[in-house]
Parts: sequence; structure tokens; C-alpha cells
Amino acid sequence: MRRLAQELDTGAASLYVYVANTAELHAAILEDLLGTVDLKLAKAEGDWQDRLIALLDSYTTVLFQNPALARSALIARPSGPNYLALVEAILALLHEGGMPNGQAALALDVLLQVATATAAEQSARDENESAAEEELSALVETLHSVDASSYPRIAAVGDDLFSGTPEERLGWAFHAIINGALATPRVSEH
Amino acid sequence: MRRLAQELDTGAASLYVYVANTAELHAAILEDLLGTVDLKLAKAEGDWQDRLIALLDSYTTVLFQNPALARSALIARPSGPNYLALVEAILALLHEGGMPNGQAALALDVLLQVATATAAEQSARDENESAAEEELSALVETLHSVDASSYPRIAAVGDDLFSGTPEERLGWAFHAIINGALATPRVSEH
DNA sequence: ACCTGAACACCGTTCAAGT
DNA sequence: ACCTGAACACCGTTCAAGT
Repeated sequence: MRRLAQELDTGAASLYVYVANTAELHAAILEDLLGTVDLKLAKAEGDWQDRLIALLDSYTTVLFQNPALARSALIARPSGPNYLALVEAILALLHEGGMPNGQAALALDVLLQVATATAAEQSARDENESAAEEELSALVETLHSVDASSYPRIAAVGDDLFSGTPEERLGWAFHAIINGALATPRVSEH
Repeated sequence: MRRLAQELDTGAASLYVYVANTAELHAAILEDLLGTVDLKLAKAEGDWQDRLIALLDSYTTVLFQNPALARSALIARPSGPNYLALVEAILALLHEGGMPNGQAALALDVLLQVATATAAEQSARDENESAAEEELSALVETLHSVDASSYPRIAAVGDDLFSGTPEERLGWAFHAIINGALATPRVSEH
């Protein structure tokens, strides 16, 4: 609030004429930013699943550009036209892939959540790079030096826990969620 | 920091002898809290998949108990023995279900991320209940009154976007991710 | 080695007073 | 209706000085 007010050469109090609180401000900025998501990716050629993943990648990239926003997007979702257009595009692709509505509604949530959370995670690292590197190397060290008799599965999986680029890992996650959503009926057996 | 210091009848500065910053403090508290996750659920009777979901539910419940912590857990993961034990238990169940190591490593990430993000989302709502209710009803209203010709898929899916309890929705997400992870090889075709 | 008070540099939000 | 300054009630972190 104070930073934005300064940018606008006014006092922070003045902003409260236009916005109720910081959460609302964040949601408004995000809604605006969502205008830069490339919706044309949904209508390109190729497999519906690949187009959906391209669209989700575009959404993730947009969030990556604004660290603090990604974090608040996890909590306060926007509801403007740009957000609706993104939701519509995702639902349309899931429909094209033959996913029943009930499952598509849930898949939408999980896909956006994973994309948003990944951006939030990564952007936090950007803000404090040295600390993040230290923490990661500490975790890698811990997991490597882990006692194979106490933690046999961690030892067995080993390097796989960290292998692959973030992009590959996120791409796999999208694929897995889409595949799983297709195969998982909504009224399950328990 | 200041609140914890007050609780301990000391100044905030004193805490920096034991902890480098707030992120480290949060990670330490979370690591401690993870000791209350019920790992016995992994060794109970029944389907490995149901046991895995019970374990993930237990993890989610623990995070629900501490709102602020869930949010920071998305960014700074702990690396203590309780965290390792949880990771080991999840990997063991995925192994029991016949999931290859490479896929299990990625599935672990996605499952914990979804659980953590869900707790973070929900806990933020707890902190400002009235604002959250308003926001949700505004979103429901928006999605209901949406122009069916501009957003046909949103209109078609309709109530499914909000149906089901949070528990059911999260349970479905876990199921879908596990199913998808089993069916999605790591080196994909693109 | 551990603790302290005080200070620095920030936040979001409210409110009476102005135009 | 919109804007302002000032204040309130917070933060995390640092640092010189104490024990």
C-alpha cells in the first residue's frame, strides 16, 4: 500500500477510496496480469492435452513475474473477466478431452493450485536466493546422508528426488493430474 | 518473533541466538508439529492407496491447526527427522503400490504440495472469516450469472464448480494424483 | 556465550480534518 | 467525493552494551 501510494505521489490512506484492503488490491493486480496469459495457445494445433499444458505454462510464467502476487493468489483468487476467460479455456480443453463436468471442475482447481503454488514457491526463492540455495543444499545433503536402514525408501529413491528441471517436473505434474482426473470418477468407492 | 519473545519473557533480539530468521523458526515449529502426524495409518490394514490418503489427511489436519505455518510451509520445507519419517512413509506406500522410483519422487512432491496449499488456503479463510465468505459468495454469484454465450463451459459445469465438501474434494485430488502418477511415465513423449 | 534495550526500517489501516 | 497528515498498532532484524 505504502509503496504503491508513493509511486502515485500520494498517501497510503488515499488508496482506501478505491480498494478495501491489500488482499483486494492484490486480486485486482492479478486479474490485470492475467490479461497477458496467452489464450491462443488453447486454440493452436495439436493434442488437447499438450495445448492445456501450454496454457498452464503460460499462466505459471505470468505468476513467476510477480513473486509476492503468486503467494497471495493462493489465498485470494480474482474473479474478473481475465480470470473467467482462463477458467473457460481450461474447462473447454478438458471438455474436448472428454472429461465429465464433475471431474473437470475438480481438475481445474488442482491444476490452478499446483501452478500457483509452484510459482509461489519458486518466487520466494528468488527473493532470498542465497538462503534458498543453502537450504536446498542442506536438504540434498540430509537426504543423501540419510541412514539407509532407518529410511530405506528415501535411500532407494535417492537422486530421483531432485532430478529434472523445474519445468520438466511441473510438466509431469500437469500430465499426471490430467491423466488421473480422466481416470478418477467423482463418486469414489469409499 | 516479537510474540514468541513475549511468551518467553524476553526480547525479540534474544531469539536470534537460536534461530537465523523467521523462516527458520517456522520450519523448526513445523518439524516439531509433524511429530503429531499419525504414521501408524501407513501400516494399518487395507488398500495401500486408502492408507496413503489417510496419511495425507493426517498431515493436512496437522497443518490446519496452524494457519500461518501452512503458508510458510509452502516456501520453507523442514528437513528434520519427523519430516523425513513422513516422506519415508509416503514413498514406502507408493513403492508398495508398484510405482517406479522416478514417478514416486515427483508424486511425493505434488501430493505434499496440494495438501500444504489446501491447508494454507483454508487457514487464510479462517483468519478473516467474514471477508472470505463475502469473496466466495461474490465468486459464486459471478460464476452463476455468467453469460452462457461468452463462457459456455463455465455455464455448463455450473454448480459442479462448488459441489462437495472440502474433504471430498481433497480426497478426490489425492486419488487423481496417485492414479495419474501411476499412469504417467517420467520421460514423456514431447 | 547469552541476553538486553533501543533503534532502524519497514508494514496495513483508521480517522479527523481539509478541499 | 476525494485526498491528506498524523497516528495507531504492529512487524523483522541489527547492534552496541551489558552479564
